[in-house]
Amino acid sequence: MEAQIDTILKSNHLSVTGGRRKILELFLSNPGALSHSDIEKKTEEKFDRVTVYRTLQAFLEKGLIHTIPTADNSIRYALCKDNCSAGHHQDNHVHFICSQCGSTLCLDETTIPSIRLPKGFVAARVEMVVNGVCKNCK
Amino acid sequence: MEAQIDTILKSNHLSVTGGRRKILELFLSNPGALSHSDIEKKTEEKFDRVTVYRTLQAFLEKGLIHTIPTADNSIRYALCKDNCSAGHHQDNHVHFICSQCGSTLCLDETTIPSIRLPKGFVAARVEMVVNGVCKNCK
DNA sequence: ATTTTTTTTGCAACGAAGTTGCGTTTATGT
DNA sequence: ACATAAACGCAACTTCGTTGCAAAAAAAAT
Repeated sequence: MEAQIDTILKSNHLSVTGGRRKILELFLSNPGALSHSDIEKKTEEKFDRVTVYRTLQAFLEKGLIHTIPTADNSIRYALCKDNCSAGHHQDNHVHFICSQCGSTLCLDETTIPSIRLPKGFVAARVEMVVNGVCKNCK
Repeated sequence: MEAQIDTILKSNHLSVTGGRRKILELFLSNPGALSHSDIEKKTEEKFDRVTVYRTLQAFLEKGLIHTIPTADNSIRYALCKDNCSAGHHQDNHVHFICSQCGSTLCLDETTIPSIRLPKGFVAARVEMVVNGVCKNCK
């Protein structure tokens, strides 16, 4: 596990530091997406707020994580299978937000159906977010 | 136009005030979605920030506008055809965010396809957001 | 049309969220 | 082990959003 984390960081051209190790570990051990405040809580405020912000930004830039659009104002970050291994950013799967437990999940097996846009529109990325009740909360 | 605005407000059980008239007018004359800061700019800060927040909240509650999920941190509000006329909230259409001009549009004719969720998951609301280049910017 | 009641507004104060600059510390490559 | 480069923590600051309250405006009632 330890070794795996360092390998992921290095292969993404990220320096290996305590904060990044810990935050990446959180993503790996968590089934769903994490918000900034989730991370602060789970690390017991061991790291400065700014460090967490900058770490997330670094992970984003390297394509390790991606953001999930939400209707409320919270940015959620998720580490998806594709991104961990390969460097390319390909996450055309559906995201699920549970209104009960609040967790955000990547439904890796549920792919986004292709849609027909009006004439003149060109799609670069399509996001699909489902709100509802998850498996565990039903 | 003036009369139309007042009618919409009244039929949604909203008091007719200067601020609400102006903000509703903005939504009607704008093709896409507006953020809070968009509104502040376009009204030239004529109204207090708090008033704008409360107006948007009131419009939301009455179903006049709805929010559009975005991956960045900005809440965008849009007034859609269905909501203006009828009171019921029905927006199962796709939203489009142009990476060029930044405008957010409701693709009213493009409906969200139904998907098959994994066992145990129950959907309450589905959102679909397309990022790309819009008709005008191509 | 005037008064009463209800709603909305602006102000001030506050709290949360996110950013920037800078000196210090830590990691990396040779 | 050392020089270089990157990341960290701190402080200060901006932006965003909320709440309470008194004044003003709109709606309802007389």
